[in-house]
Amino acid sequence: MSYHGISIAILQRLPTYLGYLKALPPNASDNISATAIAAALNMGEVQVRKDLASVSSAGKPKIGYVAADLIDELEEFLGYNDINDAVLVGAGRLGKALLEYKGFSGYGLNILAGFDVDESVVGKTDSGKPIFPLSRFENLCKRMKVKIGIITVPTSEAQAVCNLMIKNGILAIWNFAPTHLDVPENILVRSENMAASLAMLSSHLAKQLLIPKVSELK
Amino acid sequence: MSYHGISIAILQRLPTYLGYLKALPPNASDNISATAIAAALNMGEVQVRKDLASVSSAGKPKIGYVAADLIDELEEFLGYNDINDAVLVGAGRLGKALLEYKGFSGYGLNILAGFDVDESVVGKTDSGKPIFPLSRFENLCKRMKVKIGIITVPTSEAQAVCNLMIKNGILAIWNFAPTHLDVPENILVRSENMAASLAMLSSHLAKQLLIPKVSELK
DNA sequence: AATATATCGATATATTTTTATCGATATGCT
DNA sequence: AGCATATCGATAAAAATATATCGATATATT
Repeated sequence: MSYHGISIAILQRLPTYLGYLKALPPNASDNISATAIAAALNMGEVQVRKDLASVSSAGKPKIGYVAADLIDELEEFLGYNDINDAVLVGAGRLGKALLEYKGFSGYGLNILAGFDVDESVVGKTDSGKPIFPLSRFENLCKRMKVKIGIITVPTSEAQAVCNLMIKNGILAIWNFAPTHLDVPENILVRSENMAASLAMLSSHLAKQLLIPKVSELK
Repeated sequence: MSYHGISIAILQRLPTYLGYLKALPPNASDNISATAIAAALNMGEVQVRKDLASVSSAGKPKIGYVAADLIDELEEFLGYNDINDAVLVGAGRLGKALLEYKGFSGYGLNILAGFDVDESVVGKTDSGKPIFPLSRFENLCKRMKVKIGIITVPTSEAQAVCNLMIKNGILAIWNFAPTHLDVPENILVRSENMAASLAMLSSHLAKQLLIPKVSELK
């Protein structure tokens, strides 16, 4: 699968470059080379150059890229300039944390409101984001033509919420429930796979600490 | 990079299989085929079979695998049986949400405590997890021989916290700050890349809604 | 002005990952 | 019993991804 002609792998690395560029000190040079970026991020310089080539047309030998231009191009490409509205279902701890998080606007995401079946959490978050009863989901969703849905409900409810979202015009789903969601072809599901992350950490530890796995004993 | 001989890609898919198997109704057959798993999860059956081959030795033609055995083998392989202690630095909303989350124990993770420089958040979470001042990090970390660190501080503090963790014996870091962390070779950093997820959602939307990108106009 | 050097972009090679194919085998059916 | 079928595991082919190589070019140095 690819997006706008570039591979998922590249798309996932672009935000890293952008973050690095934006963190550069203001007194730094106007220019930045793929070599320098690669060194800072512990990557291959050819890969960085190739990745950047998919968003940028500039880049001069011996000079590198104009940092400011590269930032603009990355932000444009990643869609940080057009803000997308989103709705969130499941106002538990994680749901609330995401509702409150200020950083999303910088990534072009605006969470309009949270929803929950539990009427006791209905109201407003500390910073004023509304939490509505789930019964009002359909109305708000359609009226605001929201296209992005965030799922932060328990696994048992996730598929039902997913179906509800699709029924109301959601096209892209950010899923924090640790389960597979069944969706039609035109719907994108991006699951935040915490279990996979943990598997990696634990696997690394096992290797570092030299705990032999049953499967490796003879 | 690979873990215990299997690729990261496979390692990331294994928890999905496990989740699916555990969600199977108890009255279902004792056996499950790669074909069935693949159909349920929208994947290629050859891939499922190959992935499972890296953790399981069983599997009979026409029958498939013994579901219970497969669950055991996956859990063993993914390290869900030996519980790893972890510490978390940054007891903001996300940090607290993770501290409170009950599900991690099922993945072999036990967060002992949270730490924060802000003394006003020190105390206990609702469910009783302690939050200590950061000054006590070193002592607890070394005494308990903790090997996993979770970073939920703002980007500006992330590298410093990371360095502190490494100094105190942490070997694997789960990073929620949207920034690259510089670490020695033997340390694993797994960054939860929210920006990358958002990039994918936004990219999908742009395609679905047929908003042409500047870069695609002629 | 000539030369050296950093860096780019393009092309080529290598590696990894995914997907397809195929013979072998366990079970059910005729 | 013999045949059909679902499924496995292994091997092969294809596709995707990452890495290496190389000529071209912009600047700095002699």
